[in-house]
Amino acid sequence: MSERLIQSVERAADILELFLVTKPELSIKEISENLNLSKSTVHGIIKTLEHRGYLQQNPEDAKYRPGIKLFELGNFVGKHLDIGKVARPFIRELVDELNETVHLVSLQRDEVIYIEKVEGHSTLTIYSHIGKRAPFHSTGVGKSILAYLNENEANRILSSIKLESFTKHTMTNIEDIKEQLHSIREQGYAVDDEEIELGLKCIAAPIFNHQGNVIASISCAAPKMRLDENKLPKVIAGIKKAAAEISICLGYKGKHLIE
Amino acid sequence: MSERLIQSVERAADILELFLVTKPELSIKEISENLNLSKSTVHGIIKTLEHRGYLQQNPEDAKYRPGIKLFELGNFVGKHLDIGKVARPFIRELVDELNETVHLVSLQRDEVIYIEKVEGHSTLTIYSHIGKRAPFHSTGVGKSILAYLNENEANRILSSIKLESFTKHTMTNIEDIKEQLHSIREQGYAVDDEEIELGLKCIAAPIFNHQGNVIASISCAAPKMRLDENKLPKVIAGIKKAAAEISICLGYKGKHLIE
DNA sequence: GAATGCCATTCGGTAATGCCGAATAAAAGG
DNA sequence: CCTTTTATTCGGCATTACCGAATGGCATTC
Repeated sequence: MSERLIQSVERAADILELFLVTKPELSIKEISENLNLSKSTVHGIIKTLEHRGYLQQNPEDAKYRPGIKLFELGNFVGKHLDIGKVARPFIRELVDELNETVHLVSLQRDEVIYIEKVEGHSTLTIYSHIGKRAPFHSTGVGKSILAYLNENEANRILSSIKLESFTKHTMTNIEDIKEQLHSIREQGYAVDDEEIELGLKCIAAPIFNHQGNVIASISCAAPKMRLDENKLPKVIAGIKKAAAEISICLGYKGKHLIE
Repeated sequence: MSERLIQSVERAADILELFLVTKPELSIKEISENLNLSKSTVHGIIKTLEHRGYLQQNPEDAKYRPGIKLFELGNFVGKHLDIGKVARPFIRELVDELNETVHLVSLQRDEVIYIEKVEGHSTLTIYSHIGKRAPFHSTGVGKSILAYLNENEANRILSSIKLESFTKHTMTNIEDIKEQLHSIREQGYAVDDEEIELGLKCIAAPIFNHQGNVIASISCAAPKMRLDENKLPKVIAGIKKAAAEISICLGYKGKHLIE
């Protein structure tokens, strides 16, 4: 593990990512204080990033914000995400069938990222998540992925994350979560029952690649009261079927398929 | 103009942007040859970018591709683009009314970038453009923006770009284009009549900010044959009206408004 | 299965470069 | 108009990132 990383490139990344966790607009002073760097160092990096379109300065208050080049690159990435291309038609079909919002997430470097969201016609517009991280322990997609990782991986991730509590239903005990992963594997789907937002219930199922590794997940998100004994079975069946079909499209030949 | 830019940050940007103009997956050798850098230099920067999620290595062939962190940042930018937030509802409404695809582009640092696209129900899905650059001389949005820039700016841009020919209808003579900009200003909208793609016709109108500067444009894109003497006037009126409404929302108080 | 070629990766020395602290300029606020 | 705040520039030094060469790993060929 040599890892000869380039300091100034890392610092540029630090600056860009600082916007994600603080505010969409920051001054040089704020950045240098947050990152413990001198103003002149930050200034040099920022001017380089600005010159290239990765940041832009607001002429009103001289503050900086992420720039259009990131938009360009981000959309390029989105367009070339294999999982997105494959899953899109299945998701569309599922939304038409269930008339509820369906999310697609992808497992990327120990993080679950929202890749796509298609809204059902009858839903309220939920705050859009695309590009954001989903917590592992409090979402259907997160749990369905955890459940199908190999146990070492899952344990490593579970012990590395903070089990933040979002509602009174969020599971924050690591042993409880591990136990639930068993039943997820038995059922073939995961449930989030108001664990991240009160009133919101999600049903999620894992997606596997050709090597049989879980790499993504889709979920149906709806107001809890709308998932009654009539609709819930349809949602579960629909999500499981779509996830299996997407997996097969990716070359999966394993046994977690719909019977 | 001192411009003390950080070399390694610029090189990192060079690498990321190389994917946009070549292929979605490149080897270290290809990158170092393209950028005239030693393999070890490229390797150092790439490993840093990979470590931060800006690139990811394909285990199959050891090549690299843009990573998920760019997706995250790009979506963050998209969400905070003021023009997008303001224009979205007007665009939705316009699509419902016309049932044709509507694009929103934004002028950013001498480039016209596709920000949003809403498809009409009856259209074929055109290849998606979000995040990409639109040529100034061969699109309705590009010409409508050029027409309302101040003349120095417009001339500077026109003489700096390559007037690439996409179809037999593409205008490649700079004087012809300048002349057309006059009539665009008189009419209040721009037309692209198969100038970038055969069979495709677009009607575009400019969007102004509170200072009266053109900063964006919306267009309706449809198969040429569908824009007949019946529909064309509706499209023109609709695009002009929506562009004016969006401008007003942005604080515009000027005279390019619909009567 | 040895040998060859190709390419990613590592290493070591060195010159350039990016970093910091201080000075300056510019802008905002009172 | 003066004060305060923050962006920007400058100069010198130590660090760092760059390069060329060597190594390692993988696959293809004979």
